[in-house]
Amino acid sequence: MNLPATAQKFIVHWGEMGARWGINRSVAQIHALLYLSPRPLPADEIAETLAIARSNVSVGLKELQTWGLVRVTHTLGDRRDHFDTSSDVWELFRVIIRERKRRELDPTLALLRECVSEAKVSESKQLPHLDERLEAMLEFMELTDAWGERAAKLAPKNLRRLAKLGDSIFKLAE
Amino acid sequence: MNLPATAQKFIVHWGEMGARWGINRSVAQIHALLYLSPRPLPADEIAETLAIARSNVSVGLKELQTWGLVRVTHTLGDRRDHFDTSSDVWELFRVIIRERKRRELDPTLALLRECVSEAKVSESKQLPHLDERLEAMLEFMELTDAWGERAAKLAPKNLRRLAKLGDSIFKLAE
DNA sequence: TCATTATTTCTGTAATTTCTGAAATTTGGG
DNA sequence: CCCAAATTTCAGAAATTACAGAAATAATGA
Repeated sequence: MNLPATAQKFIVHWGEMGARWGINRSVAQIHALLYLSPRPLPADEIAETLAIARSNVSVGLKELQTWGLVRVTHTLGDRRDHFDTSSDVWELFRVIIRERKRRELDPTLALLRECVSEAKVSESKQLPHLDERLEAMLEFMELTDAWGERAAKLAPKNLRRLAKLGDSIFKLAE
Repeated sequence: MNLPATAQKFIVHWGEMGARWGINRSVAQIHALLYLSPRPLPADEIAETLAIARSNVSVGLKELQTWGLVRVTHTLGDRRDHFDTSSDVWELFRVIIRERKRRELDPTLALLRECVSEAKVSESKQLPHLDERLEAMLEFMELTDAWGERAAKLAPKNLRRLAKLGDSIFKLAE
């Protein structure tokens, strides 16, 4: 595909942002392209459009599928797999939250719970407040986890509605 | 310093998590150590405790200072710089939000605004919905930005209170 | 079944990032 | 102002990650 300059700019930036958040640049670019595309794209078209090796696209698409961000579709008269992603940013947000929670937050919670129970019994001279600090961190992660859980359950439309309530929500805290 | 096993576990995990979020492993470990420490630590003690080169600690601490996460302090009779970080997780959260907003969200918003105004005028045959998609993304980022802004302004105590309101807030959206 | 096309896996290379130890610079006390 | 301690800078080594192209595998339909 021949990309308009605007789309190129967006895709390149998306790749850079992905890299800053621990997502491989090409993977982020593939996702950005699919997000802009009005139709599912076959892997070779992605490779050609982004000027990366076909094999890389294959790996990137697998990765995006493990995140639940990309689906395979087929069309009559074409043997090739076609790939697409949701065009709803709130849905994408939901999926990413769910997955990062599963991959990172849950293991961190498990570890923190272990650490907290260990720290309670064994006092350390070097780190006298170890248990307090770990407990504070655990509380933070548990609250984050609960928010993630709830956000992941909400329908995209409601998530958007909630986001728009911003001001009134923050007033609750003052 | 001689680290208790529990503290080691936490620091190692923190390093791995940092790496997944685009933070250098040693940098994240330094921060984790300072978080657990009851007192500011001099750089050489950090290097020794984490078994990394002194020069590396220097660079890592500089990086943490640019994030606003670490301060330098001094004590009488010791020429060395001592470093510490907030022991309040909500304060840390606030600082990180503020900084990621500044570094990543703000530039992304600027770019998206550019893209949206370009896309409005120049129609693309390949990507007929380009403008819609970019506008949806812009709206998402603007809302995220507004939440970040508000969260960064809130006092740590209020941030915690708000986090604990979780359930009742999400009910608003249904 | 066979030929063709599509996809994935694998291997080596390139690029990037991280890290160390030495050298240079800065700081503060005497 | 000089010395010693502390810190930073820097260049290269080590490790990791990303990537391309070839080879292998799988799928399709004639």
